[in-house]
Amino acid sequence: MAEKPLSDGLLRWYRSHARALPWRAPPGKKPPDPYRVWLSEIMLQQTTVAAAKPYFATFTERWPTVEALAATASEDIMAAWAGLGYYARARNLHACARAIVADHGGQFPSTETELRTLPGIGAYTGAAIAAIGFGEPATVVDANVERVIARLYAIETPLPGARPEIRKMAELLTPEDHAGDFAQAMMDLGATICSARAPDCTRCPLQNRCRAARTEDPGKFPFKAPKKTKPVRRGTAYWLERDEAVLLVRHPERGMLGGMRALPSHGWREPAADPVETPGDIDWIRYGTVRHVFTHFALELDVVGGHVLTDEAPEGEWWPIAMIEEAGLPTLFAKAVTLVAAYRENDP
DNA sequence: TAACCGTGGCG
DNA sequence: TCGCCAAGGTT
Repeated sequence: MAEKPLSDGLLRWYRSHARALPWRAPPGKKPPDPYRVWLSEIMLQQTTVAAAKPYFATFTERWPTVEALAATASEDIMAAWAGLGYYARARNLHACARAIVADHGGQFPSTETELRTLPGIGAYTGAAIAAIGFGEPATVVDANVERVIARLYAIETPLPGARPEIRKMAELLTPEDHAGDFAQAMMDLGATICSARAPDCTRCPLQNRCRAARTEDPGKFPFKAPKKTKPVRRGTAYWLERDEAVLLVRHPERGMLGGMRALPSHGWREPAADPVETPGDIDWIRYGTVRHVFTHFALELDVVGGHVLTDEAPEGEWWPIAMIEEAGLPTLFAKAVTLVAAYRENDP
């Protein structure tokens, strides 16, 4: 006798256990606004729900439509994205919004294939928007789905090598109807029950169909290739002030943190081994060191400060220190600002 | 293909 | 304290 589709039980579980999220329609309901689906999916790339939520609220308040977003200056979008990380997402967000308006009449395309031609939309996001925003039977595979499927079938091939095998199983499991709810159900299951560190199989609606659940340690799936250790880099950031309480801020277009405002700095973008000397013609204050971990290296950034007397503007803009919060600095430099503020609090 | 690209939370 | 991890995409 044929077994019932696994999706039946999962969808039933989802109808009573779906997380209520600002960008989401309740199970079984009409898909939400594709603009909101798209915006949420971009924000959620490699990002937790908790981190994305306040940004989603801010963006939808300031820019309720894709037309509004497309008409906005890039600088404003980048500043609003500050702190969320992976800043290429914000650059692509703007490019995608403009492409939707310029080439698609302001409407998101509904198919995975068309969506994937847009900036910032890859295999996962294209499928997610098609399924969740348009009800298309697209197969959505993210890290949650990978984990759930690796456990369902006790796949011992380590990631990323197991991806083709996992995708095949995901395609077989995806139902023709309610593919959007199915995808969100898989992700909710992965986020709340079949979690990475501590799966709670006793609460799982798929427990009786799961091979890993019958093993001693279901949490050991999926297997993963060993990670490389992160090198530590060192550099210096400069708090350069003029008498009018303004601070020199730069705006590099390329490289790390490209498109974001930044404090003048050097040394850390290259894998330099030695501490960097600071120029000797200014009476420097040493504020301390900021530590920050990026995706592929850790950073120790010495923060030094000095007064600039010249009227000549070095490369960059003079930003009022009282308004530094509005500069949209990425977290690395926001930490440096905090360090300087704390130093002055204690030693004014 | 593998390197590059942020950040915050959790065990 | 520290490594792992998260609704990945681009080059």
